[in-house]
Amino acid sequence: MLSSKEAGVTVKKSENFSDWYIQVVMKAGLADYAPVKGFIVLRPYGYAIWESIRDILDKRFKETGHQNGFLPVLIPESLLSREADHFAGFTPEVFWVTKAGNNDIGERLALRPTSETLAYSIFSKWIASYRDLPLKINFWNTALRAEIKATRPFVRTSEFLWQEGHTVHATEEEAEQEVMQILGIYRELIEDILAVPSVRGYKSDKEKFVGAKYTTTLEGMMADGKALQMGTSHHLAQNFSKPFDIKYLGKDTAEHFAWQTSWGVSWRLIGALIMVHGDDKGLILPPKVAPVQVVIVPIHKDKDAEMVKQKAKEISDELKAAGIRAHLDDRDEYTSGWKFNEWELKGVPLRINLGPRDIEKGQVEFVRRDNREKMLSERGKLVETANLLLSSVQQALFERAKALLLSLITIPKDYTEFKTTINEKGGFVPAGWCGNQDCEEKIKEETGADIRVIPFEQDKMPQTCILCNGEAKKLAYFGRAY
RNA sequence: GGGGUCGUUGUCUAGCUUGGCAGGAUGCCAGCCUUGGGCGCUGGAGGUCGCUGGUUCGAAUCCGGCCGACCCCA
Repeated sequence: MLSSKEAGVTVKKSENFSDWYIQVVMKAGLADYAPVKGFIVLRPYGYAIWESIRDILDKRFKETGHQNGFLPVLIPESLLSREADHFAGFTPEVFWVTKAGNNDIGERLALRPTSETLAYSIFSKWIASYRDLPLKINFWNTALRAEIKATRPFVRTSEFLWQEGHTVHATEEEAEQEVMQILGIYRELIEDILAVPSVRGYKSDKEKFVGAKYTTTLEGMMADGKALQMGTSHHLAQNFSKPFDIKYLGKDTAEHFAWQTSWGVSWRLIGALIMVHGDDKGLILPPKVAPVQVVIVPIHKDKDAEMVKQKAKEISDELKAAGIRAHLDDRDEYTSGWKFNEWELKGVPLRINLGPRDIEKGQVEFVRRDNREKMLSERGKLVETANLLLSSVQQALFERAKALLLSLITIPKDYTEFKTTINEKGGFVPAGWCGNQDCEEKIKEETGADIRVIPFEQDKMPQTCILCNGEAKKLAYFGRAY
């Protein structure tokens, strides 16, 4: 009895967040550890969530004129180091290939930490005229960045699934529009699909993508008060087009260096889903990304078994025909009680408990995962009710996450309060900042918090810098982060 | 960057102090039993004790190195 409960999550989210997170990842069947530090194996259920995310984004990218391509995983050192800042930024976490079999390779080959340098060395060959622009390509692949110390499934791993988009434009205006268009697509994904609210804005120069002119970001807030960067979109200006010689001949018959962007989201988003929405029973998936949206659990005694299963199958078929991702759990080896727990652990947003008395009364019992409330529907209104409840769960999850985010934004009176907030409560702490990197670094040293985002909305800017009391140039959201 | 805890069958663990047949629970498999919140009974299979080197007649146990996981502190 006791240890069958160990199939479920044995710690409370509010009491041991870290352990809770690992248990959800493992027990819900999302991922497992790989033999090498910092690497994980994605299991089918976890990969199905990634596929949901990927399919939604891929569609949007294509609708907005992007095409998919594929790049190799090895990048010669000479290419990776061509843009000096970029190389310096990534070099501590680059894995190097130095041998083929037993023979040394002449030039070290990096396992891609990101593909700017490789992609742009090729782009320069493809672009000759303004007629070749814009070039808008996306890559679905993995990136490798060695995580020496803290690792955490999905959130901090040495290899991660992601997409990286790379675009080339004739003008800076066009490139900047691209940066914002992509940020908009990410916002739709993260808020409307994943139901995770975010604060959008710029990274500080210290935190921006190395090599970018500026980085825009969507920052989320996890239930333990730590921030999570959920997506970034960079304006590269001509910082790469110059070293990589991406030039085009304009209508004016003169040569110009092109303007570029790059952007990406990774499987970190799965980590965000878990940390934001999950509860003591396990995962809770927003209906729009859930691989299974409605699970049907038949409940029967021996004599009713075939009849109940038949009715359950009809319900499942009817939901599927209506475009709902339904799953009929007709396994005989588990009791219905077992199944209730398992599907709750896996975060399926809606469950139908179907037993003889429901069939007799011509009703369907729905159970919402988010608040575990039960609701009876007429059998004839099956699809209608399912759709209604799915959208209600989607909405409720976003509202709950938004309330969480707002509850974790604390405006400090002074630096003392800033420090106690960071230490005791966490969350975002909005504060005035003089724009000086020394202040930013000192705050990081003293509190562990850095500038997560300088929001686009700057209307409530304080007068003075929270640390040095000099004139504030920016309103910045500070926080500790994953 | 600094410190700490831990690794025994798929999972959780006892055994380690004081070296001497690796034990339990759960899961798994077979059969029976049935399912409205982690059913029950009977039988069975499952182990290079993280890896590696050393000490010893003998190592899960003692010592060294390595690998991996988790936690805390700047």
